Amino acid sequence: MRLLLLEDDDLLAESLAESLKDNGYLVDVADSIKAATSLAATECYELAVVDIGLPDGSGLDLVAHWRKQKRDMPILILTARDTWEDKVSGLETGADDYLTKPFHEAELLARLKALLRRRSGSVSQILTVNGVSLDEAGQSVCTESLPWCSLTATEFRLLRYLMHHPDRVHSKDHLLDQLYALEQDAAESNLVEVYIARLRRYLGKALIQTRRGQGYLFVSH
Amino acid sequence: MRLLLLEDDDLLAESLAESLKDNGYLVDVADSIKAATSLAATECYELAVVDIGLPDGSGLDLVAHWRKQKRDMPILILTARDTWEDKVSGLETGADDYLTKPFHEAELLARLKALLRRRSGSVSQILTVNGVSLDEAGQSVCTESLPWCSLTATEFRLLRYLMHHPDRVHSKDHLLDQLYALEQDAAESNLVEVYIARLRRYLGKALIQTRRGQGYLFVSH
DNA sequence: AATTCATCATGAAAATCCTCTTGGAAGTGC
DNA sequence: GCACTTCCAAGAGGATTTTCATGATGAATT
Repeated sequence: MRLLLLEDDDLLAESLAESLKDNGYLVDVADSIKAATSLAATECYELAVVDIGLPDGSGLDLVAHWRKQKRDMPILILTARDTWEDKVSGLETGADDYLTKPFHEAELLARLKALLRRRSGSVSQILTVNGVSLDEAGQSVCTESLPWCSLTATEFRLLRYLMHHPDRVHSKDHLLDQLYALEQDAAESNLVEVYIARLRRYLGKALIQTRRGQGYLFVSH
Repeated sequence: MRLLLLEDDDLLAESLAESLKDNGYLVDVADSIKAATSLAATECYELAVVDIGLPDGSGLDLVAHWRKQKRDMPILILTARDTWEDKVSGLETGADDYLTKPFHEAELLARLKALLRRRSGSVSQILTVNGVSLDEAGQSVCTESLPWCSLTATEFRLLRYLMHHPDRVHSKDHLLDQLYALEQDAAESNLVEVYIARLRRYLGKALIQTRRGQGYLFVSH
């Protein structure tokens, strides 16, 4: 689960990032609006935690900006100010939740979890690429030849990542990182090969190509 | 059926919450706009009862705010003021119904029921999915092989939620949230497993699938 | 073209972890 | 107090994940 943390207080950022990682998130930290914008331009985050008071502007502006761009990931705002007006303006800008400093990490974690949960309650999203339809809510796939097939958790994570980033070669290391956010080594393992093989068993061999020495890619046409 | 009650008069809140719970609602109580905002940010309510006069603002602002966020649960407004202007402004803000204090609990209950019925669009109180019919009024189910079977309250809540959101994987955490109001923290418990097992005993094993590590889903076909 | 070597594919066994089941304790309402 | 519901805990069972061994494939070099 990719998460963008925008927080300019180094100490706080460090500590938060640490505990978020411990809880299975893949965390990228930005310390300015500029940095956050540039990160968000290239990566696709499923969740954002944004501090309001930043050196180069207000986090609220960034939120508004993202929403204008139709980025719809859940956003949680952090702020020292605890006034009702701030809350309203934060939520009206498009943030989904609000937490005032100081707070307990446990509460942040609980709220992030809740946000993701709520998200999953919305209209079921079905991603279709090259004849393969991935049902996020039902954790299943179907193709023309395969009317319905449920996947295990790991199979689903891998396929989901590949289909969200089609036509790009992903190295085995990179895919391992996607599958196991918090684990460390995992270098000497052929897990990616094993799971690619399983996916191909469901989907056929054409959709996921091997680039020898480079990695794998999901072809979109 | 999750319901958020926003009422700052402790006594009234207590008593209302009690009778709402007796009528099958899962009630969370908030005593300020701030508290309500914070609850609503993390939980998904299917119904809200909002008092207008609150310590930190008007309930109407909160209603307007929710509607701006595209939250579409039915909202019933409570108020001591019985002027025509208030009614108009309440309904225009996005509330669905209006009740002036003092009122009889029975009337509140009746109006809530009406709101839910209107929402669901269906006059019938029987939900049928994949051969299973759930009788909301009688708290019972029937299938082809099982002409009639009454469920306990918890069994019913769980099955109702699953049948209202079929073909989606619901994590155990999420289901626990649906079964119990916020106060208790039954995180480490196997209650969901236990109740799923009971439902399967009634309905057979095919209807409720397990996604190991992910959750459960009710299949609609 | 043949050889070599690194990389990849695959089936099956092993290990791990989640889920199911069960019986009884604790709580509730009549 | 009795019947019923809800909750809890522990062991059995089973699905998923991981590892391992072996064979296949492809690129590079001779």
